[in-house]
Amino acid sequence: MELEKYIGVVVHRADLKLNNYYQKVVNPFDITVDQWEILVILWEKEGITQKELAERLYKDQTNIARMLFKLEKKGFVHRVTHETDRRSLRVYLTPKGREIKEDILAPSIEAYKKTVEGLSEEEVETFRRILAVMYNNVKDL
Amino acid sequence: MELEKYIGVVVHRADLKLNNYYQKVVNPFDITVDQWEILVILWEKEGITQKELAERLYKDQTNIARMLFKLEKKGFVHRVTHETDRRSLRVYLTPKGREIKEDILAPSIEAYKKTVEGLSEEEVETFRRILAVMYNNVKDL
DNA sequence: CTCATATAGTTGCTATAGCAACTAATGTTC
DNA sequence: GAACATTAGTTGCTATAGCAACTATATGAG
Repeated sequence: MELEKYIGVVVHRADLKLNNYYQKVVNPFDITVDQWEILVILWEKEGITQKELAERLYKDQTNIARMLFKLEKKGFVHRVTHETDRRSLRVYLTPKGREIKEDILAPSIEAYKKTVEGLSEEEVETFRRILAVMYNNVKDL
Repeated sequence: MELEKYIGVVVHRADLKLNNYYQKVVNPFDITVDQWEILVILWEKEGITQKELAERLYKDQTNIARMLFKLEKKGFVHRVTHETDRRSLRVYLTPKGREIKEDILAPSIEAYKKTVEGLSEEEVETFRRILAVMYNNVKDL
């Protein structure tokens, strides 16, 4: 069976290319795409714990911790021990972290538009639906 | 804008889950999914150079070299200096590398079927077409 | 032939992914 | 309340991705 027949192979290739493009979009802000994802969540709600962040982003807690460490080092976030559970850390934005929200929104939406250029809204919705089916097909295997 | 609206985010999540599942499928053969991709190409044609492999797989030559080093260490492939261009290395399968081809084919196809379960052939084709559009939209940006 | 340029591959660096093992704090059970 | 189990986070390990710098070989111009 030819390599490109395997749907996972083509999804992987597309994912890399997409990520590559998005990285260029957020490069001017001195963050990575995954760090941008964290910021998007924090712009919506601050003070959540690392565990909650990991669950919200469907990412490994280990990696969230490491990304937050880098974001903290670069001055975008700071972490505070939870008042009643000293095992937990609450994550907050710094002024610097809040500032870039508005600057990064336009390029982000622009990147989205360029990605789906030439596709109707129905096509994008169909794509999302099929992707979700495949995701659910394999998620517990 | 909500995080999941960004198509790249959901493609990335799906890619990780798919890869995760495929890794479990090839685990018994002591290879990674990306090493499996290399083997699929070699099962079809041996003796190609690392550069050709990288182009065929749309992967970085650097990483192809490192993956081949690991495949060589595990005894699946061996590399021979090109007869007329001593900069190049031709990649060949070892008997061990050829042997697993037949054993791995059934689980690979099974994995594909499980991924697209519940989807019609048309839906899968539509999905491929839309994914290709998005890929081409961003590939040169 | 010689010098400049291009090419194949390697090494080193930083990023995320995912797993196992570990620490410290919290909950639970008797 | 002491022993045990659970939980939040960290550290260490190995994998690919992608880029820059490097080596060695090959090629092209004069």
